[in-house]
Amino acid sequence: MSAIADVARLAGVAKATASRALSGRGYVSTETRDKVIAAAREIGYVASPNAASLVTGRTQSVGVIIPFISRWFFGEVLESLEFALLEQGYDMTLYNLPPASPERDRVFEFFLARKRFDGIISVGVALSEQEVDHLHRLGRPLVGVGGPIRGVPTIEIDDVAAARLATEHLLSLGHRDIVHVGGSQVDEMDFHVHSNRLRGFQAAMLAAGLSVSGCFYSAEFTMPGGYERGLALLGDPRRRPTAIFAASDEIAFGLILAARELGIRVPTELSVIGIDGHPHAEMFRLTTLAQHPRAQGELAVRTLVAELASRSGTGESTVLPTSLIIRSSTSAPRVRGT
Amino acid sequence: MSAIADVARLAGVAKATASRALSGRGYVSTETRDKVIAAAREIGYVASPNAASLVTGRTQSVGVIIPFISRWFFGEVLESLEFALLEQGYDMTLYNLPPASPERDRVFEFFLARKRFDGIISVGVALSEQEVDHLHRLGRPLVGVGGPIRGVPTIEIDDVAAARLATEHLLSLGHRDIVHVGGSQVDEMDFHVHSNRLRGFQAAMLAAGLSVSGCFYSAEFTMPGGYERGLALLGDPRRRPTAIFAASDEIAFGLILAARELGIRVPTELSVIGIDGHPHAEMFRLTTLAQHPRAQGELAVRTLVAELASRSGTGESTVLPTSLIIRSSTSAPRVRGT
DNA sequence: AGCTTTCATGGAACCGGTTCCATGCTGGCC
DNA sequence: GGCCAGCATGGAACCGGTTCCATGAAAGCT
Repeated sequence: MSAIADVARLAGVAKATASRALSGRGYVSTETRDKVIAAAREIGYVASPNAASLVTGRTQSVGVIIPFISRWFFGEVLESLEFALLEQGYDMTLYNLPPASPERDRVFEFFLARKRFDGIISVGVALSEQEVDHLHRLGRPLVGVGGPIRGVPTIEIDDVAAARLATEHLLSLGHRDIVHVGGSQVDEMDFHVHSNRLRGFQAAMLAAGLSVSGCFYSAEFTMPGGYERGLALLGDPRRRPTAIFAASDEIAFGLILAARELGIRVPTELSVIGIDGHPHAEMFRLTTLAQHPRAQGELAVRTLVAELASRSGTGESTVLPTSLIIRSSTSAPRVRGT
Repeated sequence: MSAIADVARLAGVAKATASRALSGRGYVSTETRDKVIAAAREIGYVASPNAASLVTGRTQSVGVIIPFISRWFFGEVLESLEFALLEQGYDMTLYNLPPASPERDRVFEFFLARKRFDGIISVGVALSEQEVDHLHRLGRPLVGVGGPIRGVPTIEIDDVAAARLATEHLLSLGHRDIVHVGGSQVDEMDFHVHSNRLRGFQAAMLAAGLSVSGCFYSAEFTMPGGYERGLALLGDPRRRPTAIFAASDEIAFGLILAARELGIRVPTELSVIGIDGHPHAEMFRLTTLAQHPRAQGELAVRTLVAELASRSGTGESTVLPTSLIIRSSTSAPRVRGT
């Protein structure tokens, strides 16, 4: 509708002056600035970001790649990213790229290649060297959330340490017969979270002098996934462990429900610990190792904005802390025979 | 990096010809087209959408407003929107606007007002007449999902009918003492889903000659919300109904867990029905009235694309069907005394 | 007083595409 | 053979901003 030329005409100044007045860059007298702003308001002028980005190269828009939207961790990260970006004046364009998505190449080569974004945030999608190079050639900063990407600042938790901590909690309560239920390597998400959590579990067990053979069971990373696995695993009393370390809270919820259904009391007969800090954990009284996805999202935005400002790429990766929240899904194992 | 002028030079043609060859509009000989395409590929040319939209007015990008990301219904709609838009070659820019968000005005007046979107999809956010006018003045088509917006094509289910159907299912099993647990009007989402589902419930009850006074209890629209309400409601055996109609599956899950915890057998002593068709319903064996959020998202995109193509605004609102999925959380009430 | 900064503003080029218009060529038709 | 339609292409204007450069006035310095 109305262009900056109209504003300039109405205010009786040149386009250049109007542009300076509205953007705040360059010299403009207070008087002129007020006149221009008044004129802009009068005709309801809104700047076209397209025209501006054409010449500045800045789009005030960030692309976000994420494999899931409805899983808790990703939903939380997404909400915090959106909020933080909006606050900084950036639009967020979303690409949902499930593992092994056929759209993946198209998104990278077509959608992300266009100069539409000032930067890109990849949540839980590990990028190949080729993809990183591709994006770097565009000169756009890149920030990862959820795991390391070669040469790219990322925000993550230490999955190995978190898993070890969770396992050590069970060990410290006196459990010896512990099982880990986590994601399979086959449908591993990009960032090795599954195998890292498994490694942390094994490290803790081995350090306690325990064997880890036969102590891992895979499950889908959801509540029904944990439930299914729980029914199968806990159904046979002779093979039943005294404690389970679940790779996610949602799996843990499913396990707890399966235990209840089988008449196994938690924590008396079975302790369960998860990783996440899911808001439903309170309701299930689940002991969990909380990570803080919203903090990860906010930090990712801060990191990206800093890269954008400095153009120096000094960005370091950051490992955020986790916190053990003890509720009543874990306790010392029942003494045999009681 | 490389502009269309470079492609044209390399191919030995004019910019205009290169543009026609790459966009497929206007006359170009097959020979020339191949030459241009080869040149473009050689230097890795990717068109700048900014430059193109500056002159065409088309941005190939759609803005989506949504109040929640992590609630099931919204997550599903979002995923289907993203997928369908990508397929049509559109980017999706996301604005997360919780009820009573302080950012709301800013999003409408600043972010959406810029000519950055070809169209806007509003999911579960009812727009005021003023906001609709504001967006219409931009000449951008608008599609709603989840409830009617004046003068705007929307995709929705009939919440009143769905609630009535769910209630009638309980009535047909022989229940007379039925309670509705739903969202409160106070934190009503924009589209009157809460009050519509309550109205449908009341209509069914009244049609069966039953009183509705004292038959409604509010809960947060989440599993813990249903759980809390369930503990309070079912704790007193004398006030306990024989069946509950929950306004969402997540509330229903919470109710079922509360019942289990109180030793109330479902469905023998208590029938529960929900609305949604949540994937976890299978695990809880929940009878539910399924709506199909992905279908709603896909249809919203089809509607928007049609509006975009015709510019005629013929778009009609569509009411999508729901389907009753009977599982084993509902049965005839136990005969008194057994 | 004369010279250099600093401030304020306007004119024009430019970002990278699309599209209008003009031109020239070829071929079908009467 | 002459005319018109259809095809193919190039030149130039244009979309709506930003920014470089030039100009000039006011203020600071010696």
